[in-house]
Amino acid sequence: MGRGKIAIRRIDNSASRQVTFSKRRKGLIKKAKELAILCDAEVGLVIFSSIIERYNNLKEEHQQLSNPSSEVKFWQREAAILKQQLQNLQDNHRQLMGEQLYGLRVEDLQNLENQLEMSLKGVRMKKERILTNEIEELNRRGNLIHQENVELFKKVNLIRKENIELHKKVYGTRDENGNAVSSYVFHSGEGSNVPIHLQLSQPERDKD
Amino acid sequence: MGRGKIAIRRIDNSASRQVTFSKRRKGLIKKAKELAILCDAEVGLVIFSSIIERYNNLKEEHQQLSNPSSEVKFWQREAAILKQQLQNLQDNHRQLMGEQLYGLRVEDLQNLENQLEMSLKGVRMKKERILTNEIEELNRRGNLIHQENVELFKKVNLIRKENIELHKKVYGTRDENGNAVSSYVFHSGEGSNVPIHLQLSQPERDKD
DNA sequence: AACTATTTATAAGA
DNA sequence: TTCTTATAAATAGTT
Repeated sequence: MGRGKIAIRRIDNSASRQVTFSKRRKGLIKKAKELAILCDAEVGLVIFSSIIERYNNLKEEHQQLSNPSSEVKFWQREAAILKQQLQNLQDNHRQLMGEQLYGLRVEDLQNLENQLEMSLKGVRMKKERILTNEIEELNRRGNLIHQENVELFKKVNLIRKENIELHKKVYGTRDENGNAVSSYVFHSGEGSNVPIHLQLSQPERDKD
Repeated sequence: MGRGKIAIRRIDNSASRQVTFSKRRKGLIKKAKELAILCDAEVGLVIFSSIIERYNNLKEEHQQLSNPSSEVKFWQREAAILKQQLQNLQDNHRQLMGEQLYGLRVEDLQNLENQLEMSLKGVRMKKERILTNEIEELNRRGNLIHQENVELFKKVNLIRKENIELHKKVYGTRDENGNAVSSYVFHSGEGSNVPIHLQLSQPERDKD
């Protein structure tokens, strides 16, 4: 519906994607409200435009300027927009959950509660998956460093042993202060090939 | 957009409200999907049609039949529909929260988590408000019964006192077994006009 | 569930 | 961003 027909696929041009987003969001909100009023239904609508998208837009637009204060301004504006969106979402949810549920009983509310808890679990899982990945990456690096350390320890001990043998030949089994000399000074890591595991408590993974 | 223009207000006729609901819901979902694809945005849509509404429709349609098995069938169908809606909602949420959030970082996910927690709080508050109301009603009734009891106790004590006075006149200050007789037997409730308060722990009420 | 006369949404341009 | 307008799409009433 417009001057021409368009195919429903991601609009490549960033600017017109933004324009279309604004127009269609407005339309969608209007239709959602109409449906709610006309049919006495409860309609919740959540629309996110990508933060990254808007940030990239700004960078594209201002890449020649590269003014450091413009970046600050971007984030300030972004924070304000997010705050507003959060407010809208909260209002939305409050309306959906708090005010328009006159007909529902404790039982129905319990269902909603369970549902929201599941969503929350989903978000937490996603978050924990990211954290777990980061931790695994750290583990990988940690293990590499650990392997390096093991090799270094071996070398150090080898040199120590050689020194002790040398010492014995010169002084016997006691050093110059009369103390007993033990041959393995560094034990940590040596002998055990089990990699260290820098892992936080595992996230719950529920089946559903 | 149709044969005639309509005003955006609740459609009185139940049947055409139902038809319009179906048509417009379909349209809204289509537009939401288009927006999501065209503008690479995340769009979540939740549409509830009222359970009560559909139940009343059934009752209106079948009021002459009043077949008890049709009511059973209604609730069975209702359960199936609810199950489906729940599934849709979960899919919706899973898509919104789990799959389409590639670009978001732990920080953004934390925001979503906070948001969902607030929604959850809202639902719980609503639930607890209902429970609180029920408890208050019970309190009201309890207080009435308590008042009745207080009055009854007074009467019983009055009669006791009279009996004791009578007893003294006949036997002195000791009863027939030689025990001391005290004049106020029932103390509970007497004298204190503070109503009893059968209240569960108060729900949290956060400011936001 | 289809049909179609209209209204409404919106793509492109200014 | 906002307005304009030609045109596509949605849908109200009808069959």
